[in-house]
Amino acid sequence: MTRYGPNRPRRYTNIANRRRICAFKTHYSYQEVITMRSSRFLIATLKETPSDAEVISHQLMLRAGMIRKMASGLYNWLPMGLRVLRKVEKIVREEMNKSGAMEVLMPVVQPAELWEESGRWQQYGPELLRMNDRHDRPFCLGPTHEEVITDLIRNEIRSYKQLPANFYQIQTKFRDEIRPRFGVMRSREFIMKDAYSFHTSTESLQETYDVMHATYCNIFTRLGLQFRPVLADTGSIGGAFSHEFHVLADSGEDDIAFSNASDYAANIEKAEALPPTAPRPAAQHVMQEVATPGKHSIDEVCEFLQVSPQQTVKTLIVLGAIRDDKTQPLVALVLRGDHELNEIKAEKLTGIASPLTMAPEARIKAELGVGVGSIGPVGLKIPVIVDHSAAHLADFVCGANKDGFHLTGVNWERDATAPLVADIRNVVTGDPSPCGNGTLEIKRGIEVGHIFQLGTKYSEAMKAKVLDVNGKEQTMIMGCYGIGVTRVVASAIEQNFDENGIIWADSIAPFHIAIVPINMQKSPAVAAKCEELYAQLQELGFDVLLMDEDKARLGTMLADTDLMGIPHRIVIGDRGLEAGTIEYKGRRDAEKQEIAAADVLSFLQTRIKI
RNA sequence: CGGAGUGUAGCGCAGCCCGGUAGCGCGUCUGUUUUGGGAGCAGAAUGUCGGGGGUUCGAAUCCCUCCACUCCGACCA
Repeated sequence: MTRYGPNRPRRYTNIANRRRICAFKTHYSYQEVITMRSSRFLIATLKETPSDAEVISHQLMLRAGMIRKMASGLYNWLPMGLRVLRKVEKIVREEMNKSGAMEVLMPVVQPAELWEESGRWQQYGPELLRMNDRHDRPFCLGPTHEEVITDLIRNEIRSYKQLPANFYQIQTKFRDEIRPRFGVMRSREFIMKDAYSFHTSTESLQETYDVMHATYCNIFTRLGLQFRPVLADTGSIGGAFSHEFHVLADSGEDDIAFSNASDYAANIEKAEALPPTAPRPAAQHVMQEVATPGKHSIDEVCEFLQVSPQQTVKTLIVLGAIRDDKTQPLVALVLRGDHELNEIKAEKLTGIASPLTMAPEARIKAELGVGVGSIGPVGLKIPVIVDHSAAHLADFVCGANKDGFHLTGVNWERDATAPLVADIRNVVTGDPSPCGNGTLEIKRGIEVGHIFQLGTKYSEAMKAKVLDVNGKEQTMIMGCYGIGVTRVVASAIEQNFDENGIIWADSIAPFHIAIVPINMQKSPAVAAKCEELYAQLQELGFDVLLMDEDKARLGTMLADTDLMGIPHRIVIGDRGLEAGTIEYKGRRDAEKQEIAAADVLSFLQTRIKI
């Protein structure tokens, strides 16, 4: 029978290894002797890339033996991966504690009642995984914890004197994503640090928000990430401010607009497109109808008429807001041909249905008498909203509202009315920055953090109140602050890898140092030096991986330590020992270097920033 | 949700069209030689060919069905 726990008998399958341990390490604890040896630690590296991994972080996490897939969007974390995950958590925890937040732990499974109270049981779609317990009572797997924390705090905090207060947890969340992908980057189960603050004034909320902003900057800096806080859309919740923290990487799923002359950065959903400042050019041409048989898309029409997309407009038909009589009118949105509609901006306009919905083609045909591809603003009988840059055009091309025909030389006012002009497009590279300085550039980002001011959405719905100075009840004001811990691990890889594998920052590396022996089995001198350094470096507080497998070959060990991203590597062989040197190579270094054996410890101490 | 595709050894794949008792590379295990950048040789283990049903003397292969996974789309004027 197997016993578990610290006294569990250990079977040594590797006799040579056992002999070495006995010979060199008898006075160290079992833990120290065993755990950080490649002969005892699960090094689950793969030479070939599993076929279903698309992005680099996913491929490398599988190949480095960090994670394994269980099911779609569900992953096992192997020892190597978990060491990284725990280090990320540790940094997050330390910085959150430093900020004055208090750690709590809330359940993964949450009662439906709370979600009904906040109204989200109905609102939340199929992303919320719902289930019933044995008494047939409804529950869900928590995708987030606003309801639970609000419930907890309304019962615990009664007085303004206890506020402000900020509570956080590092906990597993579940969101039943439509399409999990990119490994732990977009998985269904993931670990998140979420924090919720409670206040009696918006000033106090703003204070904590600012503290969290600074805390997040500290966290991502310590994690060794290149990141940017960016202004974000506050979503349906509203509220004054919202910042997302993005790690910049080509594989990111969000577009971020940056000013090239200031630190302005905003999610493209949010980035404002400023109206052109110059006056609109004067009309020079008369409006003409031209046949454009079979030409529907902007590209086709431009090619056919030999004009640039900037000189055309496209007309999108969307559903308007539902009117009192329950009907939903059509609304036309007019954009310059080379621009894209920004749905977030459009659905915020009055008279537009939210969420934004494209009109079904059948309705367009029936009500406008024309198919998509030939629609234009001239003579349209439905409300028209024109983007600033489309409104700024003169002598442009558009659909003629007649199948197979377009109009050229069209001008606003003279030929078509533009009663409503608004910002409804995505910004593009080169647009003036909304901050007033410089022009915009667009880069891809991975959202790893989000802070925002919730206000009273949950506290009001769930009656979370305290007594104020005057003894009157006041609804608490809330903020919430999230970091995708598992996603941070993946995004660190997206930003730091080369053709040989991962490159960890010292702060989150699974091991700081790999000791790679050459011919340890045959050379007592090499074995002795490795064991000595292994013990000394551990003593100094480093996490050291000793590559002590019997049959391991040098090439394999070096390839593995590179793949796993261990930032510092020392190679010990007879040749070097005779010369009194030890080979060192930083994972990012182009060349290895020989260090005097006597200086190795101090060299590594100055070199490694834990 | 719509469309496409894939399920064969731990991983990467072939075999399927044209039915006849399942193979390659890597990995794993044993032995041996080797050892300064993913070793050589000799041997070995490992598969309900995604599940179920059908056709057939015989099914990885043909048919039906279910399941899982992956990709693409949800901007078209």
